[in-house]
Amino acid sequence: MRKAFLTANEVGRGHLENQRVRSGRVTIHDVAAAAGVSISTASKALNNTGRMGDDTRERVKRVATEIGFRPNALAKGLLSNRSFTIGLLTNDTYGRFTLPVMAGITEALVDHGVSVFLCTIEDDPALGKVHVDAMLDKSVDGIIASGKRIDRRLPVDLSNLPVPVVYAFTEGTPGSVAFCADDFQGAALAVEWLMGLGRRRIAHVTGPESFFSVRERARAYRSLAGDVLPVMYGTWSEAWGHEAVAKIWDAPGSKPDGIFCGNDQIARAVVDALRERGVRVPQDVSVVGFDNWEIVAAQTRPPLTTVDMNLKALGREAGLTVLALAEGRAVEPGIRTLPCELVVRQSCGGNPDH
Amino acid sequence: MRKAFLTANEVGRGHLENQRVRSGRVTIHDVAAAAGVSISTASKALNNTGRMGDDTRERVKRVATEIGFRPNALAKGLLSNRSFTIGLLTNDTYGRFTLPVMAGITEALVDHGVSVFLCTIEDDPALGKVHVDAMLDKSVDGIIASGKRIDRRLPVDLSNLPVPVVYAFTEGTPGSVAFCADDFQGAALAVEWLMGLGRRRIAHVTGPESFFSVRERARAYRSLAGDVLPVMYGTWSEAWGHEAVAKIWDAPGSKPDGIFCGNDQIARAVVDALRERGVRVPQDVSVVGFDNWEIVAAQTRPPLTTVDMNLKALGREAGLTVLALAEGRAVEPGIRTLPCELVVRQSCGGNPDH
DNA sequence: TTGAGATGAGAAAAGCTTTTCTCACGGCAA
DNA sequence: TTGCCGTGAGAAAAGCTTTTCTCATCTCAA
Repeated sequence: MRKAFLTANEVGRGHLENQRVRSGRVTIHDVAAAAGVSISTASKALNNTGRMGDDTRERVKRVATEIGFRPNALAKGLLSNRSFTIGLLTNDTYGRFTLPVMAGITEALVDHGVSVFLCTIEDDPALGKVHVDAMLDKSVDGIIASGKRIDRRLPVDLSNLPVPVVYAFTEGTPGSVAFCADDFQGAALAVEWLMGLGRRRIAHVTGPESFFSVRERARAYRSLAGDVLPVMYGTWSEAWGHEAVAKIWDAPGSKPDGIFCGNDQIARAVVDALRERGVRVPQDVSVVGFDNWEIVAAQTRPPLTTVDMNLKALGREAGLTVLALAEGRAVEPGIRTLPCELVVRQSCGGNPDH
Repeated sequence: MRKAFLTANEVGRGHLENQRVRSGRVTIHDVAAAAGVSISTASKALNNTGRMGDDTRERVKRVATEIGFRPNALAKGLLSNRSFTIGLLTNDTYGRFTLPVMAGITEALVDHGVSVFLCTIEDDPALGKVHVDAMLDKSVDGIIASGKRIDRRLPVDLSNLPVPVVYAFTEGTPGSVAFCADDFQGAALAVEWLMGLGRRRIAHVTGPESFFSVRERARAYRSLAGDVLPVMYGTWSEAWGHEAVAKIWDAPGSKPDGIFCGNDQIARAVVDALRERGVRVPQDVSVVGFDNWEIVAAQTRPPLTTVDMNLKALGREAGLTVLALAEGRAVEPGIRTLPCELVVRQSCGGNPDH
């Protein structure tokens, strides 16, 4: 007869009956007993500290491996005030920006045995506080704050926390450490690429001017392409991409031969709109996007050449920095910009193998 | 003169000098001292256990609040074998499925003081083991395994862990608890909606037949729409959506008046392809997608009517279940399917306010 | 042979909380 | 007055690991 219910013991607990019964977990007591030494000797052997005979050390290590001992991080953390845990706080519910950042953080820290709490707060200060408090209770070694844009704060006060805080892709408090992508350099990369392909009449269709990133990218655009065409500010939607193309092509006068878009969604719509008008991409017009959002950039026909902000690298840096702070190492405060890079696909023509 | 470097103390540590110096943290010792009682009395007062005068209890509580005492979760966990921490393991790097699941889990568990480790393993068994070990070291109360499809296992063995495991949107081991969306019901919802709008010649353009979800959806489609048109299996790409439309419309014979697509990407491409051919959506053909991937469904012109798998609710259930198991409560094993729902936008016509 | 120094290993405390056990005291009944 | 019981509160242990201090033993030199 099949049992109808199961408990945690049946669902997951392994069969460690031959070891400790009390908590089902192998502790350093068991190692010490099995190796015939004291607890302190066992500890020292495993941590390569203290003084003892090589044979003793080796024996303890071997025994520990054999019975599958893994030190309890809670006990270790209680003693050392290090939990090997950090928190990633974000208000980016889509994960568009946070997920690459998270991947970078994890990649950098997993080797150090650090795990990451992901806390998504949707612009809700109360929820933010709940999450921060929960993390502090758990003695996180540090917090990385992340968001959707670099000129907005998270709706939660992180300024007087008992743990270090690092900001990634969101605005930090004065005197803090913050990481962001170099919008100016990234935009310059895009415009230079277009110009390198011989494009001279380059338009810039982008998002709302209220975004710092938008202004930086526009500044780079203007400094390279000049003031031939006005920057077209709009929203971050495909609808705006279509609208912008209509505006340009429905107006009299000569048309652009290159369009630098503020993000990939706009770029995708621009490409679609051009195709619908019979304008060929990339033969007649080259289009560059921004973000390298795989799901948009790669699915566009033709696939988008676009600027990648290297968010994963950004996450990696942020992770290593918060770790350094947690370990008491000194870190220079301020905003660090990381360079973007161009991902060449087929929406510009030229050599796609670049 | 501005200082060039800062350490953790300056970055984040608050000013608690007036309280404990040793670890910078307010402990129950401080509460006891400030309230003039012993540690045990303080503990009992705060946890509403033990016996004592009401005045004592109130005083301790008030003092605790005043000096900002928060119990150390590490110490608590060491004692109770509960860390108020769970791990979410996934191989879905895009976060397409994991992020909504994660949101549901967090939403359900934050009230219980539980925080969630997010561990993304990219089909790398070694990395998976590293993450699982790291989580076990930290005494997670349970693990939720999640993925990209319900008929594939994560590349890591979770069958003999000392903590409960629950599967969400990925295949579980026999005898485990798993949650997934009801593909049959969801597909039926879509086809019925099309038929309710008077569509009779309904095509089904979907992903690879190797997916269980694809077969289930196709089964529902056939059971309702009959065998009028063959199911068109392909890939999960926009390219396939375009190709499928070309196949259908370039072939002789009468055309469909409704298309049920296996996911939103295919649906988007189908809508685009139809528009390019001058076929009007929704006037001539109604199109339904699957997934309700906001970024695709809402940006399609017209926005997609699509099936939502309720992944957030699924995450919520998974979270509550793993919590129940962690607390030793009995849970019925097996696969639980959660109903999908239809999100009506404009790609079908009919009443968008439904 | 005895004392010093080196070497290996164990005892104990600390880190923070909860829980069980014990104790002191006041009141009440015999 | 004595004994019992209930009440309120504290002492101590447990949970697991690391670190410091102490101790025992052995070797070698005087």
